[in-house]
Amino acid sequence: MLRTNLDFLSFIERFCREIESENISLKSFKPGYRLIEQGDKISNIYIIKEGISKCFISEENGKDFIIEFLGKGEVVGELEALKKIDCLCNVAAISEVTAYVIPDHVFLSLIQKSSEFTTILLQELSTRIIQTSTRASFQQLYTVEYALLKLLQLQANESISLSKDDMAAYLGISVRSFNRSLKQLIEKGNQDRPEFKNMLQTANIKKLVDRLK
Amino acid sequence: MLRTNLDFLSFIERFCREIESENISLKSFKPGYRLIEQGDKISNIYIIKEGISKCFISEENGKDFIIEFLGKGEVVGELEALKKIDCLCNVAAISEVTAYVIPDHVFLSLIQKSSEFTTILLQELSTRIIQTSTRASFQQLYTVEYALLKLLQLQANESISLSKDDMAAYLGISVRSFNRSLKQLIEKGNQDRPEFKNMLQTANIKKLVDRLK
DNA sequence: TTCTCGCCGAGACAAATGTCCTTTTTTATG
DNA sequence: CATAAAAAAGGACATTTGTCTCGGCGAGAA
Repeated sequence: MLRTNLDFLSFIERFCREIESENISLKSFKPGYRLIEQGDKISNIYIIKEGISKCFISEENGKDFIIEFLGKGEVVGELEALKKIDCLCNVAAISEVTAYVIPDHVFLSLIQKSSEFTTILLQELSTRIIQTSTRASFQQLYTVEYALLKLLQLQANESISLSKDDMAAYLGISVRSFNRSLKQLIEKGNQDRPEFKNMLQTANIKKLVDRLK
Repeated sequence: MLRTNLDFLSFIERFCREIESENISLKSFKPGYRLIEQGDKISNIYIIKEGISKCFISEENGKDFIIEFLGKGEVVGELEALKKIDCLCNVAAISEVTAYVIPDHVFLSLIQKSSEFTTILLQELSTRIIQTSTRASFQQLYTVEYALLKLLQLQANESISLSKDDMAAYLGISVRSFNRSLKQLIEKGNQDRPEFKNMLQTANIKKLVDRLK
């Protein structure tokens, strides 16, 4: 859910040290700032060095769907560079974010020149397909309650905690539904539903739930 | 929705002609046959030469979710080869399917040796991410009715017609809901809802709807 | 022709979800 | 500390969706 790719990051950091010029820069963004706006044309790709951002689609009916949360080493804008298309998602910083800004021609030439880089990129794209497909299936076919439980576990594992709005947008539901499901989950945890109780007893998840009240 | 990739197909056909040996074979599969079973280990990738198949995840609660329909030039098993993992989807032939069967080591060495091939593969993976993400967002945030309408349009464009079961599995809903939504759509088409009427008047879509009664 | 089996569609009901609006809580400010 | 303003939570209702079930219809066998 919070994707990271340390291979990518270390490759790029090495590359930057070697080839100083090449107009690669490191920029910082305040929480909430939109690195990328859906529909824009861009000519850079970004690789996150620090912080967490969210990648989300805004539909015409006014609703947002969060595709993924991006952490260290995740790349953004590469699909647009590869396929020469306008941005299909928004990307916004959640925490303070610093990222390498790389002109797309540098990115594309890296693919040509470095098979190591290409390998890392192929791995990254594969991972995305797997995660996106798996999640789409899970969220379509299971109840919100299960999806929410899974989302809490993921956050506990990654030691992050998202806002309610973001969680609802990730689950593709309204905040109202989110609140309802959360309440039900807590009730079931206090009763003796084994599936729920065990998971909700975990210290990390308890903390998360407490914060949400 | 029905993905195809003619670049991929023509590359592979050329490659087969050049390097006869290499134990690449061409196999045929009857409708319904499962080329790939979720959870299996495989050591081949498949490239579809003819016919249509469906790629779907079977969840533990017994429900299926169709990730995509695959036509000419689509590749299957490449994620498993790239990431050395067990199969994450089932793939089943819908019509009679013929496909090139390529040992994964041949596939992997092609990536090393041919930058043309790698480019095609990068394009393919990018397309998948885009389509999967876009669809997940759309299906989560719009009503089933809209998703169904879109699905009918897609089928009309591609000149294919799917079974009700498959359409429901693609939309991630029960057949009961599918029937209900279809009925409502038809009613709205007969009344004067401009958004629906116009689309449902298209000859191709009419045919599809008629077939579904 | 008639009977049976199996499939498909739809009714009835329960559960889940969204929307709208009121109530409660939090935050900011004098 | 008091009060107003803003944000979050939750109730009520309508709509959507899933499950279970029954009844109709057609294909095939006697």
